[in-house]
Amino acid sequence: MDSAKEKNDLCKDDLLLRVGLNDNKAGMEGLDKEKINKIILQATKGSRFYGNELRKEKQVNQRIETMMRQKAHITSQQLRNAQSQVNRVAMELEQSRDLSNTIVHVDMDAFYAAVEMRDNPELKDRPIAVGSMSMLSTSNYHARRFGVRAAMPGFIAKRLCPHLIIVPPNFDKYRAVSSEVKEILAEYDPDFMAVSLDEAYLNITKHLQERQTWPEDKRKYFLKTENFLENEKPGADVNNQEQWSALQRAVSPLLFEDSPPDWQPSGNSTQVNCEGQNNSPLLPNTVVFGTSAEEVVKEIRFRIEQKTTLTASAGIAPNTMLAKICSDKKKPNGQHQILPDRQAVMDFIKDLPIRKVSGIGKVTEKMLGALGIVTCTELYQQRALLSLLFSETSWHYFLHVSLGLGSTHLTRDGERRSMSVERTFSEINKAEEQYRLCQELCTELAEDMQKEGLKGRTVTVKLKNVNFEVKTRASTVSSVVSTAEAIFAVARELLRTEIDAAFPHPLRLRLMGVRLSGFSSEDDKKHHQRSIIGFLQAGDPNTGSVPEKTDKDRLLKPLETSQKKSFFDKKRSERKWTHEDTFKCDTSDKQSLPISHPCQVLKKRMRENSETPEDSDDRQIFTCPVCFKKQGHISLGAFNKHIDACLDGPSTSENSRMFSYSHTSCVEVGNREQRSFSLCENHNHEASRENTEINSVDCDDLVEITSHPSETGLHNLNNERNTEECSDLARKSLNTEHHHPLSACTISLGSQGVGPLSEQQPLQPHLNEITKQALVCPVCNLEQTSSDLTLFNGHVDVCLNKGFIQELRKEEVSLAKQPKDGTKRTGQD
DNA sequence: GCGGATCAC
DNA sequence: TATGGTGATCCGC
Repeated sequence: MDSAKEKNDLCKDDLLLRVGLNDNKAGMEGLDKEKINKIILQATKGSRFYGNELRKEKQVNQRIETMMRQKAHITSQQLRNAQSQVNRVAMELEQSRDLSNTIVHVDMDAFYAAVEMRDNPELKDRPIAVGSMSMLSTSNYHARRFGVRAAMPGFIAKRLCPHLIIVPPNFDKYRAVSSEVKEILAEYDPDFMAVSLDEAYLNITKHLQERQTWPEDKRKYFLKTENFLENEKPGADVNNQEQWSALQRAVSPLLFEDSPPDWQPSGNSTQVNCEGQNNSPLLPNTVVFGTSAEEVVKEIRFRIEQKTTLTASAGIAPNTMLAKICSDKKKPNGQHQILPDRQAVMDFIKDLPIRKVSGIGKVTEKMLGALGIVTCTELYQQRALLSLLFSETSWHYFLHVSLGLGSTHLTRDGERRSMSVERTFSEINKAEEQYRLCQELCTELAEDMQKEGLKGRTVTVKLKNVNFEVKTRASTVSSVVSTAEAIFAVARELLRTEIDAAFPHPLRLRLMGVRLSGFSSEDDKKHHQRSIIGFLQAGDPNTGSVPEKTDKDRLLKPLETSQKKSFFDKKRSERKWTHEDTFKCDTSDKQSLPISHPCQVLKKRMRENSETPEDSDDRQIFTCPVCFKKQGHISLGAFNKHIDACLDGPSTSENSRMFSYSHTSCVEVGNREQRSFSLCENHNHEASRENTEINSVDCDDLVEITSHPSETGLHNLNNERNTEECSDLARKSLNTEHHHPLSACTISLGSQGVGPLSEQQPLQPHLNEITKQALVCPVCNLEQTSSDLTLFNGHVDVCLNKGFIQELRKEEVSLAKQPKDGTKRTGQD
């Protein structure tokens, strides 16, 4: 499917363009924007849904008012202080900019609709949508001319486009096609990250390297024409541009009559050669792709189309955020690249509407809009203001966006954190039926949970009344549950409370849902970790967890902790890390670290422990997170000692040397920092006028930045702000101190110490491969009679809580040691 | 930990 | 007639 954002925005350029094109062409089909909005409004006005939309809108407006009031209180001094603080962060971000990865975002065009059209030629030239009268998942481009989009109810779509054909979804089929596509993607990046059935990110950096040495043969593909050309018949020879174009049209006939694919191996290209003008004359019907990123992506899209008869769009960029936006740019059936060059990135970002960025939705757009921010340039210009009006997480995120920064690595799907079932229905207001429904949902949920071998402690009931108002009620129980009965026992009481509270009125429901979270599966590890560490530290075991990543979060990582002036961070900034790194070692945050990171290594081992027997040696090559030197084949304990020593010792000059080795250009930047560092300073000397313009303010701003961290701004602020804001700010600032990256890492390291243990003695129920083995509790060392892993796991849990830790090997204990800078963690983390 | 909100697909 | 389901995160309590 195309960008979900299109769902909500009827007025996308894309649509306008299409309507325009259409009008120029024939002037008979499609609707203009005004007409579309009118019809939609008419269809929705007066409905309960609409009423709720109005209510929500009011709420957002209130939020905006509050924000504007806050803004009115900000003094210019505060703003200046904020400016220098933010600039400092921006500077660090700029230093850590990493352009060395090539990230690709692949997005199948109108996926579900395209599959349906492919499999049913009758639909080919008609406007169709996949979904139901209540809700559409996607529509083809034909239908989009009429304003028919994903997330629109079918009955409204029908009003927009009376001839619309609504096809019920066939997810099994989409899954099958999706896995065909994924097979191709995996060849370019075995660790590619699927976002959904029709969307994926690839990091093709490595592939590109290897590809440089590939002979042409390895980049050559045969055109499969028979599938597509039964009607057209251009013959076997596609050796000239004209025929190639014809072929292309034939190959991509389904979707986009009005927008020819930009993908055409052009005769001029030295990379792609379909005319046989290269040294080695090509056979007819073959095509050779070049070695550049662009060529790789053309090849990917070519192969997808050959294999599935479906087209994909793609974006190529140095990070995921940009790649995603790129893939939208030439949609459908096109691709766009942002070259790995700072100036290229900034040029791309310059006029980009913030709404295009993944993570900035309708509400954020509106709030920022109220501040006069529509484009990324404006987002950057208002960075100081934003830092005063938004949370640290948010303004950091905004800053990333406005600098064109994003994740340069792909994170594996983390462990699942919740599972839920919900259903919409026509009004149910009888308590009895509501309980029965609740029970059914619990049963379904239990089945799903058991399929994945999960158990959870928190049960959440979700209720939506006929006015579309949503309520959630949660309860956390002391021990994990997974059976229908156990879940229902909790959910029933939550529901009962709501029914009772409404009495004597009935609950008039249109939706009910049940969710289970607080898992014991992957979370088990955490739980165990925390248990162990809790004992060792006699601290709050809950502080071991680290906030999870969102889209926003993922972009934030490099700097997220940089404001926290801990010992570790000083080390860190000395080193000037240049890639996405973080000490979030949350077990569910795999791959958020460079592979050489100890946490990652250990996690990897834990994941693979049942598949790689040769890996069972406790010894491993680790890279110290402080000095960043590789520690060859040592035990975890020894490794930890090394880290301790490193943390205690003075910073070594090696740190900077390593840095300069990996990123010379950043050293330059670092030197500049000594006097003043300007973001507008171009790496190539020919600054474009636009760029100078954008950043002209900043040049001045940044001059005042010194190497001294400026919390002074914060203090000043606190003096001047009203009490509410004061305490808020103070708390934020305190929290940053508490959230000590090293402590987080230490915890996870400690927890990972369980890793090797579990190689022999599984802690995790999902390690099914070893179900048949006798289970020996790693805590009490006693063999357990039951082979049920869940029961076994429960036993381990109990054991841990009994405090049977003396059996833990020294290594694990030492790994779980407290950080040495005396940072304390609080329950507030 | 809870509940509401936001976001993505 | 009629406006989804699932999962995740953030923020303020």
